[in-house]
Amino acid sequence: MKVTINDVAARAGVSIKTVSRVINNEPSVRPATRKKVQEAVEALHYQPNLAARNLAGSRAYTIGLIYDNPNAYYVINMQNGILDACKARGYELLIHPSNSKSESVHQELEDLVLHSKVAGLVLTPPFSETKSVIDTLKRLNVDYVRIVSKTADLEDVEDCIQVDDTAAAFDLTQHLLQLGHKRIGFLCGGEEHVSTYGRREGYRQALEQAGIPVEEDLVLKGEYSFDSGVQGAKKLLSLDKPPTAIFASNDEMAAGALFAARLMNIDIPGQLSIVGFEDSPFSRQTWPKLTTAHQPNNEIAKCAAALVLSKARGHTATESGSASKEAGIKREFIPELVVRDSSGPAPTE
Amino acid sequence: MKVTINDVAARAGVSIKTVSRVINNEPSVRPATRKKVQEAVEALHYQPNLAARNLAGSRAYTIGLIYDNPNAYYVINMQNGILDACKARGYELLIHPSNSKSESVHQELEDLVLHSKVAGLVLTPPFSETKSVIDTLKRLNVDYVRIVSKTADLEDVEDCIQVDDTAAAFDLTQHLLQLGHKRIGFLCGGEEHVSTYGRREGYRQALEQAGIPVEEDLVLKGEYSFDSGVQGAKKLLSLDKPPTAIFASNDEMAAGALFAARLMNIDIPGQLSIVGFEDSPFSRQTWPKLTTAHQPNNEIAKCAAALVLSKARGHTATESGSASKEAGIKREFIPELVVRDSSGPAPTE
DNA sequence: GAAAACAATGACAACGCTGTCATATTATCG
DNA sequence: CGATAATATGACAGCGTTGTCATTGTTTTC
Repeated sequence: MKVTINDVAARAGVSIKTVSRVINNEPSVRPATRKKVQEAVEALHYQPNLAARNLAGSRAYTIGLIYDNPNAYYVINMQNGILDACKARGYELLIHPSNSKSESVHQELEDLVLHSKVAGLVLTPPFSETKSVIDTLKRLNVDYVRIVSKTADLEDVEDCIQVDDTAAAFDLTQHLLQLGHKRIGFLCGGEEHVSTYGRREGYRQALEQAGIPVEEDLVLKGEYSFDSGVQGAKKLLSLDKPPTAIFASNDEMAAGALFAARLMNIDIPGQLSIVGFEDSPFSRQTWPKLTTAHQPNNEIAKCAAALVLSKARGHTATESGSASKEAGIKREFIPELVVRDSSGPAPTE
Repeated sequence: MKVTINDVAARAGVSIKTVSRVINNEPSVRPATRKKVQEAVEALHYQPNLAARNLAGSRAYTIGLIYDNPNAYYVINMQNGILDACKARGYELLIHPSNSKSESVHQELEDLVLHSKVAGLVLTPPFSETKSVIDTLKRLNVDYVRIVSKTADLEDVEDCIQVDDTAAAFDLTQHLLQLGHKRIGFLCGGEEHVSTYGRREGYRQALEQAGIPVEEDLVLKGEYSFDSGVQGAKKLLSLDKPPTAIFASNDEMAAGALFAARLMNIDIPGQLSIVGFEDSPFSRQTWPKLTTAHQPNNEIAKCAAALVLSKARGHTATESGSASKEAGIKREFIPELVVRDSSGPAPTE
């Protein structure tokens, strides 16, 4: 029922150490021997026991995902992406939702790393952008990859998968400008997210390029939630001179803005255009469907996981396939404009 | 840095076996000794190493969650609920998304159980309701708890957490009837889900009680997705004599129905009432907000996990706190009617 | 108060693998 | 062809726990 390395060794007529070499892709095994072992593995459906590997080896076979994100779609996409990368390499995923506002994160991280040996961690915003968290991780000497918003003053770029929020926000804003909008409201995300600033910056740059000054009244603080979108839009639309378009910093906020517009009997996109950011599934489930920027979270997560693993493996240079395993791992993503039905020509006054 | 059972033993002046006894709550340790050990554990921040426990012990310290559900909110809630239960008891969660339509599930399950020792599995629909999957699990002799839709002919009730879809659907339908609706369309979920039948049955019973015959034209096949909701609603609303209310089998379908109604310029709830099922976050993010039945997935998952763990522990009767650990674990849930804005009085003809 | 019963503790061998190091085999070279 | 250098393989000791079983206290019992 339960087949161990001994069974394989016996069947292949070699020592367990040789079997170990084969399954770990270590050098110094003659092709013929390797083949014998591989056949035995196949025949017996052998799968190395994870607990034993973790215990015995210096490497670990689990990667952890740290997140604090109320957006279920985001989280699921991250998980699936990582899982994809893990499965291909025989690793497992340990998920760890946490609260970025609580001070306990550091203790939790320490426990996680010490208690259940992890090969590495994937961090999502806002953890990935919190210095104290990164410091803790450095102190614990654990590998990690941060999924972060691209900014100029980023340290340790090699630990990061970057998302260029600024460029995407620029495109989105330009799209609105091209539709003839001159007054474009902007709903900011939470201040603990660097993406908030990146997206606003893209908005600013596009306006600047078009020679339109940023009106501070049109830029509202908020957070990445539906309710925040509702509140923000209400406020913008109650202005004496309301904007003809609203850039909501994510899809959830955009859905909220849509909701507020409906409340106020405003036609979308006839009287008001709304754009979101992320292209989460429900940007297709609103009425009308949202114009947004597609952020390939699944793919991003996959790359992050691949990067963590290549780092983790880097240490134990026992690999045969030497050097740069990192080749082919995309390190920067620019969300792409997706035009749907929530944006249209600016109304003629 | 990394503190092991040896460190604790040394500090407490006992053997490692005694420490093991204390941390596992085994009997036969004098209170004074127990206290000494506990103090040492505290002082050193000792946390037993999971890999070692898994390897050495007969029990496992990981619980697996098997799901195949496109609904991100559902999955996240399940995960969080299980994680809650796990954390309290020092277990870990291994998530395993799978494809219920593929034949590979059985092999995957086998690998999962054999490869990474699990204490037990939590199954969600449709796996929890698929006989062949259950058979495989029985054969593998692994503990599991199934989250299922309550039905009369359910075997092995003690393995289940039941959700009474019929009762909730009955309430929802009755709500519509009380608003004066006589022609109520029904959009079915996927046929692989038992809940689909339960919900339809509740709908039927309510109509029957009200003395209204079920019109087969008003009951449409579908699946638990937004698009299916759109299609179904379009069809119903194109009928010669369209219904005045639509019961969508879940919130996503209801959102789809809402979308279709908007497309056809139908006022909700003025001309048409729509109700959903589940009370997922986005039932609050549609316009108008959905009347639905609240299904406490987080709580359900928590109970499922608690049940798995109590089962797993049952085997190793080493526990001090004897017998029925299962006390206090809720085994049946009836989603509760939540009236919001998508349902209103039937239009006068 | 000695025998019997029981409770508390510890020594030591697993668990299934990887790491280290010694050994056996094969290739290389003068 | 013999010596030397690689290369391939295996023996064996951990990794940090738990499980088994033997040993040492501590009660109870008559």
